[in-house]
Amino acid sequence: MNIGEVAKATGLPAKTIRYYEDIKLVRPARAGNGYRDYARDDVHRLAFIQRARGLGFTINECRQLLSLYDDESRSSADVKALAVEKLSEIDRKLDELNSLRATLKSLADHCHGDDRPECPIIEEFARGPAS
Amino acid sequence: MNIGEVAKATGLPAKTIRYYEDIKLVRPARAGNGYRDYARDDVHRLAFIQRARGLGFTINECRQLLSLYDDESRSSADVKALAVEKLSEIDRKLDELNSLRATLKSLADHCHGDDRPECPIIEEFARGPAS
DNA sequence: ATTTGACCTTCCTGTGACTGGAAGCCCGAT
DNA sequence: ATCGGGCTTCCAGTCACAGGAAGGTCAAAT
Repeated sequence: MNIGEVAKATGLPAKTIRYYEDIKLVRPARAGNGYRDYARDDVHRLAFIQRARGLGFTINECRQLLSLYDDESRSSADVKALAVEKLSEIDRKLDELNSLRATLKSLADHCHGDDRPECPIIEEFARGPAS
Repeated sequence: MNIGEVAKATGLPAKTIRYYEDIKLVRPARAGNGYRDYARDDVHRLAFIQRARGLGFTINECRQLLSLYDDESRSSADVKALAVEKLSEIDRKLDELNSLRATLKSLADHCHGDDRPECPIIEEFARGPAS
């Protein structure tokens, strides 16, 4: 399978697939003409990575996940631990984003949004946090 | 004011403050000994940037905000537009994170998390999205 | 007067996860 | 034969810094 087909099959850009080879997440064979030649296993691996990345795992976490995946004697506890950690990370981000949203919303709500130069948003930035 | 004091006053690392000078967000004077010498105005600018960054504005958006801030004849509508755009961006991120959280949570909940090698998380990754 | 130690300077490199582009093979069809 | 598309490598850029080396400066303690 050529890289273009793999790109279509996985939804990953070819550039990204080459990058994943660069950092040794995948090791495709080479055809006689120098083209990368992906086996079914490579494609699975790439699809695996794509889904894990989409769930917010970093490349290094994907690497861990893959080694766990490769390891027949892994325990599901290892994998779960990673997922649980990711979950609390996501919760932290959610909190941050929510409070950020609230601040920004109240700022925007109090801004009349016309041609006058007075603007509570700018003033807030200039003045400092809720004093 | 030396960079260290500014760092303390604004909460920004000195490295970051120098970086902001590099990309021309601030232009502090220099003392005779070559040290950066920050005026009150520079410190305000930096604090401004810090708060805007903390609210999720990118450096370039900060630049826009600053030019708006510098511009006596700005309209508050310009600033509000930026804030409103940021808001919907945040909402998009919140949605993404929430659905990501849900997926990961259900995966983790279905994982018994013991020593057995079977693991629904790994299987999900290997199999592909909800089939 | 010297020596510490903290602070400051510049410059270079690295991060994460790609993305874009240039220069140049390769392959199938016309 | 040549054309378009796909493939290759390599280099550079992105964003917003962070880390560290090599060296100048300053205030205080010895």
